[in-house]
Parts: sequence; C-alpha cells; structure tokens
Amino acid sequence: MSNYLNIEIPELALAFKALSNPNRLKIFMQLLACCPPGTACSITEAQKFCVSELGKDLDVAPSTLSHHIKELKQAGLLKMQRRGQHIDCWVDPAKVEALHLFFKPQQDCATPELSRSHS
Amino acid sequence: MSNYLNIEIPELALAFKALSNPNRLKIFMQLLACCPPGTACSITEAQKFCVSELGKDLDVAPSTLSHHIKELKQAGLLKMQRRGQHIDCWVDPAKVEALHLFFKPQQDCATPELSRSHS
DNA sequence: TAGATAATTCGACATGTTTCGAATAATAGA
DNA sequence: TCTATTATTCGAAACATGTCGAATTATCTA
Repeated sequence: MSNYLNIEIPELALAFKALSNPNRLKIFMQLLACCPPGTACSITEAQKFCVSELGKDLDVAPSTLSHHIKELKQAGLLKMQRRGQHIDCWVDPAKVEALHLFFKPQQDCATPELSRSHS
Repeated sequence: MSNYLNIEIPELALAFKALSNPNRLKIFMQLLACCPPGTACSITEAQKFCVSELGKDLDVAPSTLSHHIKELKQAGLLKMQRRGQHIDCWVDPAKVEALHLFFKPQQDCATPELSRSHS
C-alpha cells in the first residue's frame, strides 16, 4: 500500500516511534526550536547542539542519552557530525518538511486552489 | 518545560506513540485521506469510516483492531460515534492542525513579527 | 605519553506493547 | 424473542523498549 505523499508507511512509523518517547521528543524539540535564549538565529543554518548539551535538561544517564539520539538519527530525524571531542546534532529539515506535509489538512482536493495557503 | 506551541510534551508524545505502530498509522491515514476511490469528497465533513471498514486492509483480529482504534482515540487523534450497529470514526481536525503546526519550519523568528503565542 | 572529557557499546533487568482467542455487550431485523 | 452482526473487554503469551552501570573508543591538552 503506497502513500499519497513522498514518504512511506514504515519510514513514517519509525519517525513517529522516535518521537513517541518524551525524552526523545524533548531532544528533538530543543533542536527544532528557533532562537533559544542567548543564541544567534540563522535562517540558513540549522540549530546545532552537541550530545551532552541535549542531555542537560533530561536527567538520564549518558548511555541512555546516546541511545535516544541514535534512535532519532536512525529514524532520519537528526543528522550528526563530530567536531573534536563533541558530536554536533541538528534536525534534518527535509524530514521535518515531510512530516509537516503529512499533517497538512487535505481539503484542497475538491478545488484546485483554495484561500488557505500555508507554505 | 513548556512548549512553544499550543500543545504540551506528554500530549504530543502520546499522539506520536499512537502513530508509531504501522497498523495504527494505516488506520489514521485512511481517515486522513481525501477523496478515496468511490467516495464523494466533502470539505466541511471529515472522512468517516466504521471500525470494520478500517480493518479491511489490516489483517488483524477484531480485538486487535478495536484496541488500536482505542489507542488512537485516547491519543486525541480520532473521534467516534455509534451509528446503529456500527461505530463511525473520523480524525479530529484540530489535532491534525496542531501536529501540522508542530512540524512547521520555524524560520520566522528573524522577523520582528511576534505572531506565535506562548502558552 | 598520560590524564581528562565526550560519547558509544554492551549486558541486564523491569516495564510496556502487540497480538490473539474466548467471552461479553449492543444493535438490527425476522 | 431469537439470531446474526458489530464491536469491546479480558487474560495470556511473545516480543520490544527504556534505563542503568561498567567497559570501551575517540579526541583534546598538557
């Protein structure tokens, strides 16, 4: 069974599973958030945090934190890159956009273009 | 820790957990879909299916189907109402809209406009 | 090279999820 | 009222998840 969007069911389910744990959801939201206090905001560059920064508000062991971030990465929600001792994490904008589209109210099929324009 | 949108973390996590199971995701997508084959499309009325219709493509026992639909309902994704022998199900448009907003690319913080409401 | 910091892997354990079949409840129609 | 249909509840079994501590890997700095 195929999807109406550019993302398939197992892939979607995996993303939702990654976001179904409150700790992982907090990690994701921290990366998703724009202009957190004391941070310069850039439109072009995604928000980046290293692993330990992402665990500061979480109250879990480092091994648990690592596990959660790995799950988010395997679900395609995060990208990661080592920077010296640290490993930077940021959201994959394409995945966020795909999920944004998934939940787009699908009521534009009756008329070609309606007044409700998101984008 | 509060959210930047009008939906809190436990509530969000519950919705994502409900959608993390491929069978439940298929159920949700069937309800979300606009203009399925052989069905008249209405903008005002949400797409409705009864429980057994939702299970047709699923290959699970009726008890399992019932359980999944209950989970979707408890997560606030579905609404239900009995119609004779059947029980109709349809998506909660408000919840879909909230999730749509959650994944909205947040790059409007550079502009001074402060339209987003903090709870 | 040695020690410190950051992050991951591994094994273990408690808890949660998915699924089923059997039993039950609610409704429609004869 | 009796039977068929639709859907739910319950208990049980198999499987998956979340968490930790200990050990390990990678990098930086002295």
